[in-house]
Amino acid sequence: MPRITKDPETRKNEILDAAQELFITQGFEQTAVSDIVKKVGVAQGTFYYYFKSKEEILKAVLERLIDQIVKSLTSVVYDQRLNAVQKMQGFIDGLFSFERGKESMMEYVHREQNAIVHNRLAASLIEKIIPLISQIVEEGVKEGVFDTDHPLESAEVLLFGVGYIHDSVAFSGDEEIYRQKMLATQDVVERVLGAEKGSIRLI
Amino acid sequence: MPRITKDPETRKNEILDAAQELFITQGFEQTAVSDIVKKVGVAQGTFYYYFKSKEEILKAVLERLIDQIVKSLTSVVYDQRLNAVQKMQGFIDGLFSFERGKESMMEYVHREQNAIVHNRLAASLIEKIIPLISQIVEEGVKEGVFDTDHPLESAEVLLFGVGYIHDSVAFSGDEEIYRQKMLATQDVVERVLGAEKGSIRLI
Amino acid sequence: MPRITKDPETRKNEILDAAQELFITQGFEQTAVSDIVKKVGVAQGTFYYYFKSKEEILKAVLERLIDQIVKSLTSVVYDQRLNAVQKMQGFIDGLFSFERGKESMMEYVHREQNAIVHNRLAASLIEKIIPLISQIVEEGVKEGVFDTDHPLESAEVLLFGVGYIHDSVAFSGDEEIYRQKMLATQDVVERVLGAEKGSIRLI
Amino acid sequence: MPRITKDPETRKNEILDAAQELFITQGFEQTAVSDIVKKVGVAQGTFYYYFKSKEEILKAVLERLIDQIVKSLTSVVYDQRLNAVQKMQGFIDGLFSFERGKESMMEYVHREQNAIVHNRLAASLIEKIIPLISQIVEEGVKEGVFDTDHPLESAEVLLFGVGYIHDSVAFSGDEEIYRQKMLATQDVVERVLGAEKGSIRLI
DNA sequence: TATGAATGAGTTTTCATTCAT
DNA sequence: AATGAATGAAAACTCATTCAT
Repeated sequence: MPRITKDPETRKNEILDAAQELFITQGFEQTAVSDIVKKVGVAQGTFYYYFKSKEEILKAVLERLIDQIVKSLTSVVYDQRLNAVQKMQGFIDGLFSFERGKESMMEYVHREQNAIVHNRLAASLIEKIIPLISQIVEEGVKEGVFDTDHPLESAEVLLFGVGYIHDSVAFSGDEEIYRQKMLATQDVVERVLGAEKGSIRLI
Repeated sequence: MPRITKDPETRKNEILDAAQELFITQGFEQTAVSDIVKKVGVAQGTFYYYFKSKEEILKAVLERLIDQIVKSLTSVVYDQRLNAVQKMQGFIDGLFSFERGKESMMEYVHREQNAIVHNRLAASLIEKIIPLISQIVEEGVKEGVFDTDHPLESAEVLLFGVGYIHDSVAFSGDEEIYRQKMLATQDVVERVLGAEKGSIRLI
Repeated sequence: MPRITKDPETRKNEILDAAQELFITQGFEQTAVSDIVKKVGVAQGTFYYYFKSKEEILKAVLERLIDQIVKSLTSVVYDQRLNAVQKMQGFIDGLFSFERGKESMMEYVHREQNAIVHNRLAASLIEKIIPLISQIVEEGVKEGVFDTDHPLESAEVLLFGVGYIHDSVAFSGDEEIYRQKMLATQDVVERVLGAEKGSIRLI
Repeated sequence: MPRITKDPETRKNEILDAAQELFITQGFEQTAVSDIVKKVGVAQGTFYYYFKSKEEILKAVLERLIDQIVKSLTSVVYDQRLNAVQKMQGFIDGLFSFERGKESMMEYVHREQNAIVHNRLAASLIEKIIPLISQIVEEGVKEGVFDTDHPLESAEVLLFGVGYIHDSVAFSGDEEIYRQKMLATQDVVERVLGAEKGSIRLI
């Protein structure tokens, strides 16, 4: 095979991209290093030139993913032009639009949570997102559009509960069912946040 | 090694117990069949005398788990002496007391959800618990103690959202933090269900 | 399972029958002892009560098979009422009608022949049949209906060559093709034996 | 163990050679992949770097074998300088000199024939050789040196019948017996082909 | 930088055989 | 005579990782 030299950063990202896609679609254990290099079109050794181990590329993929999500969500949280309700909507939208990313995130969280080795990575993932949601909730409380004494727990329930509902319905393909679910979810979100009925629109 | 013969049912359960513990603590992929038999103290072949494959014992473990949980929870749902609020409390208690079982259940659900192969098992798992919760909610609505137009989605949010909160705090060991979390959770649950403030006690 | 006691000879034959059928349809290596006992409906241990090993039951099956075939063919060879042509016809018929038996015989011959371990069994198999054919040929020569200086080699060519043709066509299901092949074979047999054209009828 | 890197083609052939030798001497089932790699002196993984499975190397071995035999025999068939008698002699010589190859070929044919799964490989093997012989026979008929209405069946009888005789005697080590057998075989071949007595010499 | 042949420990699974009852 | 639970060696195969080029 011809030896194709590329800018190291570019090459590294190609590998990361391939790995991420495979980790998400097949799972980490089910993805062999050979799958990754085949997808990129490089030799087995090239992988190990860029990453010390398979474990390490998992970390790298996760970090990149968290960064993307957190960056995007953070921009919503600190957008001065939005009020809390709009932020919450934007946040949930962002979470959902990060579809594949989000799903994998949750996946990894659970996978690691399960391990005996207390996994710092997983924790950091949630630790970074929950506070962002929590902050929006607090803001909303100050603005008087939300009403709750437990912003943190509300955030947790929303992230996991709403996340699940979305997942369970996103792939069904039935547009009408999706609408209904989202409307029901709106109602639940409003209740959890103590927001006025009809104030939050997910659709 | 000396040959120790046991009642097949007993032996099978020993193996199931060992497998369940290992699957939960280490994960399914990380658990080798050799780990299981070592834990039980039998030969490799003995495993395959009782189970056709590693995949099959996973199914068996899951089924046993589901059965236990569903059985216990079903008894609550159909207990004539309880009203909907009491049932909901009992249900959540039951879910929480099934600590390890529940955690693993969620774990597997997510693991499978992730897989491209649409996993029947995972579906059946949730499919069995969500309706039970949903039914309690509907009952509560009829009794006038709950108020929601979306019993199903409420059930979903509660199962996953509240489940996560509990998980995240159950192992911390700090009793006070646990109390606080549970109180906050009570509030969230009441809101989702449209129940009167203070009507549900998780602690 | 209820314990069913039978006449040892009967039981042993049941096991032999099952083994023979499986060896023929699946091959020796591909047949597990557990397959055999399952087919008979007895316990694993019962097998080893009657046979020391899997190798031993192979020998037993072969011996029984050889006996059957040789006995049947021998009766043809020593039938005073038949001339050599009739015997040869009867012989080939017998060989063919022992379809499954014959096939397996050939199979085992080849399998063993292949092994480094000089296999007495295989040899004895052929050693018993070739002389019978050879004897018919010699008889025919004396009677003046066959004409060859090499009865032994004729026998060998017939056993293997004609055997193959028959095999190759017996399972095709096409009756017409089968007829044509048999007619062609008749011709070849006559030539090998130096018999008069049209004297041998395989059909 | 020191790591010895070789030209892939060379390595692959080393493995094929070892496998072929073992398959022929011990049989396919009796040969473990570990036997092959031990013989070559490489690691277990190296085997799987070159071949997807044990089944696949069997195919590769067979193909190589068929190719060798067919190529060599084909060159005889299309040699313009030879007449049909010479071709037939050359053909049988070639078949016999391919001793080990031929034996294994026959072996595999039978092994597969036995299997329930109708084996394409086995078929293709015979399918490639029978027509070559058949063609020589037809040529001989046209040339007037052979005389038969059944070239195909003659070819079949010769391939299997004569093949067997040769096998049975080739390893005996007794030169005189071998001579006698070959002379007898000559006679049989001439009869099957309807060739003039003494026209074919195998020795 | 990049290659890809080579490694070898580890995995799941099979199965002939044993043995206490 | 018969059972069937239990054994353990061996098989095929995987894959993260290494290393000479």
